[in-house]
Amino acid sequence: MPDTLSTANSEGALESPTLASRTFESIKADIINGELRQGTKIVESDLALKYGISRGPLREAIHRLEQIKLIVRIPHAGSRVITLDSKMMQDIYVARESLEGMAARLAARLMPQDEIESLSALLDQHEAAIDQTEGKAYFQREGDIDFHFRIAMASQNQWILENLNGELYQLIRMCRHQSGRFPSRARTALEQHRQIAAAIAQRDEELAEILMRRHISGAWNIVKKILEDQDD
Amino acid sequence: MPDTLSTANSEGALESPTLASRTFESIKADIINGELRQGTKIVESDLALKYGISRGPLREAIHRLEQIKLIVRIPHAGSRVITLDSKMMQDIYVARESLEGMAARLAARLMPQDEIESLSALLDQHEAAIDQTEGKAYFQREGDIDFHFRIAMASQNQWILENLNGELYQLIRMCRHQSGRFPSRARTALEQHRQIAAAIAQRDEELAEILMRRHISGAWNIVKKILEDQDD
DNA sequence: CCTTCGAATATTGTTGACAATATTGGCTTT
DNA sequence: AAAGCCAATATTGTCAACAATATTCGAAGG
Repeated sequence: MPDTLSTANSEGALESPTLASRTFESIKADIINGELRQGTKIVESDLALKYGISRGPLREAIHRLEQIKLIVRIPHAGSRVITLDSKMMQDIYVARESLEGMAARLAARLMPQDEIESLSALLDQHEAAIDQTEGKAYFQREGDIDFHFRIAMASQNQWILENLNGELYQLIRMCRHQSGRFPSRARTALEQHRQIAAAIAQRDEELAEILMRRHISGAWNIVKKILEDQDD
Repeated sequence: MPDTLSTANSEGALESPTLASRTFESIKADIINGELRQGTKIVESDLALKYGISRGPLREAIHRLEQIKLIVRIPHAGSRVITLDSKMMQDIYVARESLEGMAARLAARLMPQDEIESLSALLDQHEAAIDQTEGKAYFQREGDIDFHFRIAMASQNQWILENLNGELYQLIRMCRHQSGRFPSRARTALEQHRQIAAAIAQRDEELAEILMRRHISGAWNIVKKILEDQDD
C-alpha cells in the first residue's frame, strides 16, 4: 500500500469527488508555495471568482484551511493567510518532537521486519541522490519527509499520523518554501536517519525515541537561526 | 484570566456570534453526553429541522465536528457519529501521553512561581472534594481535566494546548460519559498529580515528563480493562 | 430462490439571492 | 486641526431552490 510515498498525502487528490476539496487542495498549494502571501486578506467573493466556483464550497475549503492552521479567521471580519513567526514555528517543532519521538518508539516496537529493510533501502536511495547532487539535494527535502512519514506510518497510531501529515508537515513545508534556501543539512540528517533506523531495527524503543527527538530538536535550532537572521 | 477553569473551554460559548458555532457546540454536547448515540447516521435536513436552522450553517457545524473527530464523513454518502473502539482510544491516550509529557516538561521550565502555588492550591481543593464525597467524587472528573488543562496552559505551546483541548479531551470525556461509571481512581490520581506538581516546583523537567507519562499510561490501562470487560 | 439490473427515492453538493455585521470615508463638532 | 459620530459600502452569514450522486426497493432473469 505505501508505494508512492513521496506523493502519498495529497498530490493525487486533485481529482477529488467534490468541488470543495479540490479547491481546498488548490488554495493549500498556493499558500505553501507562496503564491498567496502571508497575511493576505482572503475575500470570499474574489477567490470564488478566481477559482470559478460559488461561495458555498469555497467557504468549506476556507474552513478546512483554518483547521490546519494555514488560514486564520475572525467571525464576521474575514480571514487572512497565516503569518509564520518564530514562536509559532517553535511550537510546531516542539510538538513534532514530542509526537515523532513517540512515533519512533512505537515504530521500534511494531514495524514489520520487511518494512525495516525497505526503510534502510530508502536511505540508500537518499545517499545516492545526495552524492549525485553534491549535498545541496533538493530531493532531500521531500526525501526527508518520506523518511519521517514512514516512521509515522509504522507507529500504527492514526491520530499521530494524521496530525503530522495534516498540519505539522504542511506548516514546515510552507516555512521551508518561503524562508529562502536552507543550508544543506542533507548529510548530517542522513546520518541521523541511519542511527534512528538502526535503533528501530534493534527494537530499542528508548533509543529510537531519544534519537528522533534529538534529530528534530537539532533541526529546529538550525531553522531558528535562519529565522532570526531574517529579521535583520 | 484562567479563573473559571472548569468551564473555560466551551461552555460559555453558547452565545457565539454565529449560528454555525452555536449549533456546533450544541451538537458536540449532544454527542458527548450520548444523546446522539455512537454510529447514528446524521441527516442534514433532519438535524437542520431539529435545530431550527438552515442547512448552510449546519453543514459548517458538521465539518467542524468532523475535524475534531466526533463525526466521520464520507463524500456524497453522509456522516455518522463516531463509534469509539478500543484501538482508537489507545491511539488517543498514547498521543496524549506524548503531548502532555512534553507539556509537563515545558511547564517545569516555564511556569511562573505564583501559578505553581495556585496549582498546589487547586490540588488542595480536589483533596477536600474527595474527602467530602468519599472518593467517588463526580467533581474529580472535571477536576482532573482542570489540572491537566493548567499544565497545558503553562507549557505556553499553543499547538499542544489547542490539540489537547480541542480534540483529545473531548474524546476522552465522551468515552468516560458513555462507558458507565469508572472505578474511583480519585485518590491515586490526586497522589500522582501532587508528585507532578512537586517536580514542576523543583524545575525538574525530566522527572515532570516521566511522571506525567506514567500517570496517563496508567490511566489508559484502567480504561482499557473497562473497555475490554464491556465487550463481553 | 437467489442474483442482478434499473427506476424511484432520499440525501448530499452547489448555486445565487438576501440579511446581518463590520469597515470605510466624510462630516460635524469641539 | 483632531476626535468622534453617522451614513454608505463592502464583506461575511444565512437561506431556500436546484443539480448531482448514492441508496433503496422491486422486478426480471438465471
